[in-house]
Amino acid sequence: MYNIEIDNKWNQRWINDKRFKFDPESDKPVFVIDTPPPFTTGELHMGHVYWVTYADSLARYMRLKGYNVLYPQGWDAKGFPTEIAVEKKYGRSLSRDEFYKRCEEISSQNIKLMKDQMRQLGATFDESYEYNTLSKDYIRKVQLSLIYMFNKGLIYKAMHPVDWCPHCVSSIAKAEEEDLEEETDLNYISFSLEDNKELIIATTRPELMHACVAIAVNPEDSRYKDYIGKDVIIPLYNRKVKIIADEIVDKEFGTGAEMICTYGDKNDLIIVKKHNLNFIDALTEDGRIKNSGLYDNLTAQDARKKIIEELKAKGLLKKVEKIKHSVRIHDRCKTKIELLNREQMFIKIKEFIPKIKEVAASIRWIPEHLIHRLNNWADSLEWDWNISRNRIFGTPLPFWICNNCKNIIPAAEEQLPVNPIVDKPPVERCPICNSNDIIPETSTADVWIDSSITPLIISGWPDSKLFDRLYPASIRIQGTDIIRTWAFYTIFRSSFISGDKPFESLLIHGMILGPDGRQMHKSWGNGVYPSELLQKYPVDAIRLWVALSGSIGSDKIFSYKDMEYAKRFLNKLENSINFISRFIKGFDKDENSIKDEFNLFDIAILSKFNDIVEIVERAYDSYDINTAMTQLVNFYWHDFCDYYIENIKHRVYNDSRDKDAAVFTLRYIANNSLILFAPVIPHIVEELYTTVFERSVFDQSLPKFVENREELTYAINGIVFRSAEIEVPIESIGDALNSIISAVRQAKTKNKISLNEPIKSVNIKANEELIRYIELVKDDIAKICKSNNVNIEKGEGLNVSIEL
RNA sequence: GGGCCUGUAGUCCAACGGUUAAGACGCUACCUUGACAUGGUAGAGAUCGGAGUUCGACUCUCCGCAGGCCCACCA
Repeated sequence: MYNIEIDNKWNQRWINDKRFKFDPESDKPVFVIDTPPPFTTGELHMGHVYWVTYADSLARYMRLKGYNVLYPQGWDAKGFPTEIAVEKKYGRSLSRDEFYKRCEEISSQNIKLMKDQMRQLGATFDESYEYNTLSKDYIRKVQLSLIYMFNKGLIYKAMHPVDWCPHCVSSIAKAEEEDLEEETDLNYISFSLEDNKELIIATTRPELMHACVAIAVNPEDSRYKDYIGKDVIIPLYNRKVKIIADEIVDKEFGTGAEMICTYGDKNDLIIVKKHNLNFIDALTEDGRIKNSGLYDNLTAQDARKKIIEELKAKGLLKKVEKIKHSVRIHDRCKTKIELLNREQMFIKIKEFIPKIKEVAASIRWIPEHLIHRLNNWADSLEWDWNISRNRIFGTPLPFWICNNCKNIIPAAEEQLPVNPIVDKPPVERCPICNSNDIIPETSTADVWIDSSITPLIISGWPDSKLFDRLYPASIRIQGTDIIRTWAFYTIFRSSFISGDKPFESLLIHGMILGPDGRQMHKSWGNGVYPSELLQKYPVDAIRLWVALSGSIGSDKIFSYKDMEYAKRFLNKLENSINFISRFIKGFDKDENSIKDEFNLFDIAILSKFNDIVEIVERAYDSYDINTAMTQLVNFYWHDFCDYYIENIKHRVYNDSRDKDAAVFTLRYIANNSLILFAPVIPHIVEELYTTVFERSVFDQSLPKFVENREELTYAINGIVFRSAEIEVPIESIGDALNSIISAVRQAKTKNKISLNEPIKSVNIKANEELIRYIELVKDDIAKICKSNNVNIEKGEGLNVSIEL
């Protein structure tokens, strides 16, 4: 009985099995798989299960097909999850070195946990090609890639408004943001005009009033037409600002007059730039008020409370309205994002958008339509890629800055990996201005800088001789959620550096949703975890569930019902193979010696199987394990088990004249079905295969199908079985035979008797075309239906009745 | 507001423009037949609506309706 020991047994053996390793010496065609390096959180989630199943199944299939498969696995050990874990455990007061060490510790522990879970899923990645974004070698390559881009003029440092996370005290990229709907107060505040009139302004951010540099109204707004160009006085601060006109202002919102601060939001930014207004730095890096003179050092939250109290006391708060709006939050720590004007490192990406789209178009997207998401995202970018992060546990940007002329000085290649904070610059004086005031660039790189070169890394860039053979990767597998990040940045960086697309195909899977149809979320309690599933289900049930979970690219609601179905199929497979093995043990006749014994039942099922082999292999070849498994499972369960096996039982139990042909057919279909099942459900298949055939299924080659259907023939491994008497397609004969048997079963069911119950007679009326074939298997029909009396006569179409 | 995707039985999920629209879960009835009751047999049950292209539309086009995702906006 298939159980967890069997899973473990094979998983153990496979870890060191040479067959599953990439062979750099081999001249077989190569197949390279670029899988996501997961953040080292320590636990797999369902998304990992999804792509691990795809990656491993395709790796196993391509090996069976004769490819030399490179299936590495990487780990994104850096990045926020690790830092947050360390912060949680040790607080925020560790020294830089200490902090880095703790991060390393946690991530390496977590890698082990995750790797074990992946191995439990049967993943046959090759550990000698493992990579880790934390390793010296990886950092060296990332830094090399940055220096390459710098030398090509893509990297610059500039003062620029950047999205900023006050919790992480770091700038972040637009791609790291999420929306959050929240309720907030819209405060109506009285500003005074020169002639003692008042102007009411609605704002959700009163704490930024000190950074107010103008009041904007819509030029079409009749209420304020006369005010444009006039001064208005900011309450509490008693500072004058101008009223300006801009069509970006929505007349309907609040009072139609908008306070322009530097920078409360992007509208402010646009207006400030357009109208060339002053800049007032309103917030510190950790989100506290600065330059206000009244509320400095308070958090924005506290300052807001105080300022509202103050305004209320002075009677300047006219109204408070609850509104719902959405704010941008940092996807990792969920902190609200501020817009700050800071000096940051950037990579030029805007000007490469057309090129990125061109490279993307040269890649085969599966499913195709998801390329729109990338294009859509690319078109929406407003700024270059801000790559600096003020974090510790990241790849150091390999640059120094001349404090005199602001020239960027890259590290020398020999000194990589480098940390400018502790290492010396490659030159003592600035090559431009000759100053010796050279300071390190202290920020680290955005994590997507690390992971956007994985296709280069796995193919051995820049040192390996194999690079040209291994790059581009054959396939990249990833989820829809990281199209705008991983896919986008990889296409940009890897193609810029290599001059070629990073991968031939890009396979994108959807998200696995909770049983309630919503995204799985810890706080919603609708999460399903692989560790739980692995206790309840055989690994292969989980893998088969993934394969049967609909076409790639669309989201899938997790369902225990579907999981149960997958599990039951494994049971069916095991039982049927056990049954078959009773007859094929020791059976060694080849197709030649029995070719005249095949009857219509055999030829019909072999013909159908030929179709299935073709469908399944074509599906696998286009990386569609969903179609492959859907077709194969249905064929195996219903056509093969429910009909064929039942139909030939009488032949194999009794030593009939044509028993050998039936046994041969059982063996042929069982053997080749197992081979086709092996990539997706390897554990149970290998267990059954080694038991029955006494060799590994992974040493077999794929079954071949007959492509030429012009003649009415059936062929097995090149030997043609020709039945001169068959003049209509064998499929329609097979269907007719099954209809007869189905009709008899139906009649027995209606009469509430067992299918095993003998009956007096079966009466078949069939048209001329069919009747001669039915005659050929009259004895079979009699035995299958348990009747000594099968009467066949001419009639219209096909009509079956029985007598009890 | 822009873009993309999806609408098939109570539910999930298939179907090169061409038989009687496949399979699963659930439901009903029957069958403890010498692989399997985690099984078998049978039954009821579906193409979102409207136009159009076509000899023929689940499939292609347009419109509408309903969901989902991405993006923009949100003072």
